[in-house]
Amino acid sequence: MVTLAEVAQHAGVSASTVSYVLSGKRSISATTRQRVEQSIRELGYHPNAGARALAGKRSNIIALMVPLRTDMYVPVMMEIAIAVATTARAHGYDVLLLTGEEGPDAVRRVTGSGLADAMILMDVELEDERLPLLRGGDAPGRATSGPGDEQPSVLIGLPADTTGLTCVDLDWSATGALCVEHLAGLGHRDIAVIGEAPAVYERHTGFAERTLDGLRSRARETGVRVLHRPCEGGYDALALTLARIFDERPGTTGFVVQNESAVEPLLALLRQQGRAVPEDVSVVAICPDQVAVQASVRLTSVAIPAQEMGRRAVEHLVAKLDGRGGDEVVLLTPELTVRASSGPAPAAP
Amino acid sequence: MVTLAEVAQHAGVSASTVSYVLSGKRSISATTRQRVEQSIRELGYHPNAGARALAGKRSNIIALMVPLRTDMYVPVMMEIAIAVATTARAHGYDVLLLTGEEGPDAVRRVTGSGLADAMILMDVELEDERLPLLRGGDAPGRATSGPGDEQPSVLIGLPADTTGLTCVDLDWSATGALCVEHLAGLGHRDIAVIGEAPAVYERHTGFAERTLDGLRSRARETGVRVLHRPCEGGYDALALTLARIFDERPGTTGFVVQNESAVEPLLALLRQQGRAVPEDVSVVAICPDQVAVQASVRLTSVAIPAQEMGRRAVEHLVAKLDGRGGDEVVLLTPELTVRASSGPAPAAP
DNA sequence: TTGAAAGCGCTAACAC
DNA sequence: GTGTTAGCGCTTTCAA
Repeated sequence: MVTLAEVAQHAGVSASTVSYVLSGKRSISATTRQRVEQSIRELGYHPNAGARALAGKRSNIIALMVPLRTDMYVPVMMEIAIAVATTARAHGYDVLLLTGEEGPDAVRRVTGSGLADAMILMDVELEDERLPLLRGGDAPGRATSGPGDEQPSVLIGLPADTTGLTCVDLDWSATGALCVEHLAGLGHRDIAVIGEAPAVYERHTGFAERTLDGLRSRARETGVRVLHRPCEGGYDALALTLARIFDERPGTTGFVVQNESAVEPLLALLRQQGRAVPEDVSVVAICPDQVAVQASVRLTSVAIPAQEMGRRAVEHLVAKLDGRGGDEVVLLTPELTVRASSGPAPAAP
Repeated sequence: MVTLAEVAQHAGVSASTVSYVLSGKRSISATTRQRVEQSIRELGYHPNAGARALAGKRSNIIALMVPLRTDMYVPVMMEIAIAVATTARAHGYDVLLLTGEEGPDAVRRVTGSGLADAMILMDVELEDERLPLLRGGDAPGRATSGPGDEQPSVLIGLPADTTGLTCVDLDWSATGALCVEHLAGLGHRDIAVIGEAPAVYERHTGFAERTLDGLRSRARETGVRVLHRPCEGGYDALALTLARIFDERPGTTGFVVQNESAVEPLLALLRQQGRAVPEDVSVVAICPDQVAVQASVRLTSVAIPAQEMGRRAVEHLVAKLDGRGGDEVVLLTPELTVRASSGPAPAAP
C-alpha cells in the first residue's frame, strides 16, 4: 500500500505538503504541486480512509437507511437510493447502506462510531422511534447529550412533528388535492380511491395519510364524494375491492389509484366489466411516470419524483455538513400530467 | 465522544484490556470483563470506526456495486441488495453502496483507500472491465501488483472467464433447459421466447445469453423449435413482438418469458386475441415468485432466488476474509413451479 | 511557501 | 490475566 509519506519522499517534499496539495487548504507553488501530483500518479496513491477519518474527524460517508419491508413500490425506493449514491459521490461522499432492521440502534451505532458523518432516512413513519435521536435545535426532550451533538440528518418523508428536523418529500396533500381537482373539473361527482395495502396505513406512514387528507379536504370543497379503500396488490384483491366499491357507490365514475400493483389489475377488470376508460370511468394514478406510460392505457397521473427527492436530500445534507443551511421542510410541488385515462364524466343515466 | 481510554479509566483497567474485552482475542477474568462491560454501557461507548480501521487494517465494510441502469427488473436488484446488507450485518460488516457509474475506478478507489475490505459486484457482463482488477490466484495478465494484493470479491453473475474469481448465480443455462423441458414434456413443438430488452443482449449480460444457450440446446435435444425475440417492456412493444412471432410461427403454442414487464402485457394480449391460457397456449415465466402469483393468471415459473443470491455472496466473501474457502463458482439449481399457465399442447388442427 | 511534529483512537506485539 | 507501548496514515497546529 502506498502511503502519504512515500509520496512525500518520492516528490522530495514533506508529508504536510502532500496533505495540503490534496486538501487545497493552503497555497502551494505551482512547481511543488505538479511534482506532488506527478508522484501521486506514478505511485498510484490513494489516501487511507481510516487514517483520514481518524485525523480529520470526518469519514466522508453518508448513511442511507432504507426500509427492510418491500410492501411499498420498490422501484421508487431503488431510484431514490441510486440518486442518493450518485449525488453523494458528486459531492465527495460515499454511501453506507443500512436497512431498517436494526432500528434506532443503527442510528446510535453509526453516530457513535463516527462511521458516517450524516444520515438520510427513508420511509419515515408519523411517530418514528428514530427521530428523538436525530432532532436538533432546541426541541424539548431530545435525546442527544448536548447541543451540536446530534447527527446531521435529512428525512425523506414527513413525520407528524418536524421540529428540529430537515425533511424532503413530495407534497402528498397537494397531490391528493390535485387528483380530486382534476376529476371534479371533468364533472365527476363520485370518486373512489384505491390505496396502498392496509398495513401501510396501520403503520401510519406519512405519505399515505397525507394524500388522503388532501383528497378529502379538496373533495369537501368541490362537493365531491370520496370513498377510500386500502388494497393489497394483485388481481384477486383488487377484484374484491372493486366489487365492494361499485356495490356501495354504483355511481362511481372516477378512480384515484395510489398503489402501483393495483394499476394494471384495475384497468383489466374495468375492461372486463365493459366499462370503457375514459368514456365511462376516469382513472388518475399516483405513480412514477414510467408506470403511467407503460400501462395498457396511458394513465393520467401525478408523478413521484424519486430522483429529485434523493438528490435534494443529499444536497441539503451536504449544505448542513458545510455549515450552510439548517432545518427546513422541503415539499416538492406535485405535477399532474393528463394522458388517455381521464375525460369528462358521462352524462347521468 | 467517549474513547476507549475513558472506558479504561472508568473501569480501572488498561486500554488493552478494554480492547481485548471487545475483540475477545485473549482471555479475560469474569470480574474484569463485567466491570469493563458495565463501564461501556454506562458511558455509552462506541469504538471509533476510523481508528479501528487504521490500527486493525480492516474496515469491516463490504462494498456492493449495483448497476446504475434500471432496464433490468429492479425489485430483484433491491432484494439482493437488502439480503446483502442484512447478511453482512449478521457477520459484523456494514455495506457501502457503489453505483456502476464510476466503473473500474470505483474498484481502485475503494481498494486503494482501504474503505472496504471486500466487494460484491452485481450485473456482471461477460467481458467486464472491472474483472482484471479483481482476479486473484495465478491468472495470467492480472493487474494487481503482487500476489495476495487483490481485493477479495464475489460476483453475482457469471463472466465469460471465471478464472481466479468467485461467482454466485442462478444456473441460467439449466433454467432455460428446464423451461423447454417442461413445455416439451407437455407436447409443445413450437416455442417462442420473449426476452429482455435488446440492450441487455447487446451489453452481453451473462444471464440472458446463458438462458438462451440452455433453452436452445435442450430444444435441440428434444426436437423442439425455438424462436427468440428480445422485447422492451410494455404493451405496445409486446404487441409488435407477438404479432411478429405468430406471423413467423403460426403454430406456436408455448411461450417462455424472461422479462417481468412483458408478463402482464403478454397475458392480456393473448386473452384479447382469444387464445386461452393454458388451453391454447402455455406460458412459462422466469421471474420472482411474487410476480408469478400476482399475475392475472397464476404462472408456471422458474423462480429467481434473489435473497439466496445475496446471502450466499456475503457468506462466501466472509469466508474468504476469514481465510477459509477460495475461488469457486456457485450455481444455484433452478426450480420450476407448475401453476395455472401451462398445460398439454392442443391437438394439431 | 514549506517543514517538523504532535496527536486522532485503536490494535497487537511484548512484557510481566 | 493484565499492563505498557509502539505504531497505523493522516491532518493540522506551530515555526521558520
